Amino acid sequence: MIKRRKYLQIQDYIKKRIQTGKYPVGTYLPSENEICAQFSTTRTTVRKALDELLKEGFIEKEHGKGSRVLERRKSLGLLTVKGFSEVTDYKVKTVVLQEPKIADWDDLISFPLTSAEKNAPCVYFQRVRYLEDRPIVLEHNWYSQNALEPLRSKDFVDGSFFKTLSQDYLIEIMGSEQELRAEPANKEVAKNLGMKTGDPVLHISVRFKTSRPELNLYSEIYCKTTMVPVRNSYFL
Amino acid sequence: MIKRRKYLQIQDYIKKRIQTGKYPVGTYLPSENEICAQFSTTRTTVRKALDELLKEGFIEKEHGKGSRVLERRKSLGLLTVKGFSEVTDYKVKTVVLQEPKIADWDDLISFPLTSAEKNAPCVYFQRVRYLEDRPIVLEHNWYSQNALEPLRSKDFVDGSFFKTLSQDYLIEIMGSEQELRAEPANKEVAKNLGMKTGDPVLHISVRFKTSRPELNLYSEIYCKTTMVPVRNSYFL
DNA sequence: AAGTGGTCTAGACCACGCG
DNA sequence: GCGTGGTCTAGACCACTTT
Repeated sequence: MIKRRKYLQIQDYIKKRIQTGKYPVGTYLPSENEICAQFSTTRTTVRKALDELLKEGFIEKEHGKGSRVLERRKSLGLLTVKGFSEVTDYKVKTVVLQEPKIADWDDLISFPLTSAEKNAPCVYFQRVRYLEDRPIVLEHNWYSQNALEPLRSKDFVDGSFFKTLSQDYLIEIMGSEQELRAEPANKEVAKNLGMKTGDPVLHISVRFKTSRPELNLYSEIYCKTTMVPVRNSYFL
Repeated sequence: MIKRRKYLQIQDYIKKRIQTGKYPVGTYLPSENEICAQFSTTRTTVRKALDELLKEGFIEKEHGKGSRVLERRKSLGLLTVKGFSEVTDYKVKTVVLQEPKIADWDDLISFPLTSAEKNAPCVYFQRVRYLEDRPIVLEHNWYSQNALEPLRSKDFVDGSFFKTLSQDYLIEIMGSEQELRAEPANKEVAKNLGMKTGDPVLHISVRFKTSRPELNLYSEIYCKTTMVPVRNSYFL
């Protein structure tokens, strides 16, 4: 049996207060000694809790002044792999232009396919994602039909393909390779994203590897970055 | 004046022994109590040193067993331009347009600065990187002069700023946040990269966090992606 | 049982920021 | 001068792994 660690109690308590605005952004937390008194503990334990919050990006520490609550990052989370938790206040909508259906592999895919993939039909679907009712992202997605049946988009858990894989099929995203380009928008992209042909668009090619070796997901993504940038973070 | 912190001495000592193979990969470090004895200190201090090495990916800890030296540092998923980081025959060249010098913080930087950074002067340097004698990348780089002296670019290990930090200063990159945009090239970018004004260019804003909490590196990078894409991979 | 790392106590002194 | 966070000491007990 693992006894509840005191530093985790403190850490969770403070995190909750930050998330609910009881410690507002930009203000200072109570001093370490005050927290010690509140939880009847010593500074070692309090500092352990604060160090974790520091690592997680909730606070910054200022020597001689205190621990200040930081603003949480908003994110599109496009380039992120499992493990990244995005915090966004934006209104998001997804429109499926093409339901998952069996199709041929497309030359549009930037990554070389394995021989097993080439010799099997693929499942293709296409979506446009909106932020505040404006189209931002056009996605083309492919995966090998050998590895997974065509899913129906209305069965997507929370509208997310990855969540569906994880919860309904126990398949996890294990990693990704990406290629990024700034390109002039072609006619199709411009139409779907409400841009002019030739406007700069961010083109992201991705191969996602999953916990099933035979299942890769290929995406060709076009992103309008004039309103919001695409964000991406990695931390040890 | 800052006295040399004992946990940093221990941390650097062990890191050097790992880097030089004196603590071989896969073996266990001396136990915490042994290190305590060796440095005449207490476990709190030793554990602080080991926790840093853990965060930096040099070791893993196994409860009840010991601290084991890891094979290689975990992947960071940093964005790299195809060709610059690969072992290929591409001819790479870096031209320093502006040697590291003390300057003011620039509004160009996309990320909010910490209060400590705002109140200190910064070091700025600018480079253009070439592939096969064609300019591909224009880089603006900043870091707080409080955290690190201005380095001379001719002292860079293999022409790499990060390698220099690791080998000469034992500072490791701990993570990054990035913002990506496809933009029309402005006059300055177009001139430096041999493009036309208005051509799409990939604009990458990065904040690198290092193992020294007071040292962040800020880069604003403009990348011509018509010849080669920018690549990025991440694996668990 | 012995050794390891994980958590915690109860102090101490130092460096920094501010009035 | 005082309160803040940063470092450090000298212990203690616990949970986990191995012998």
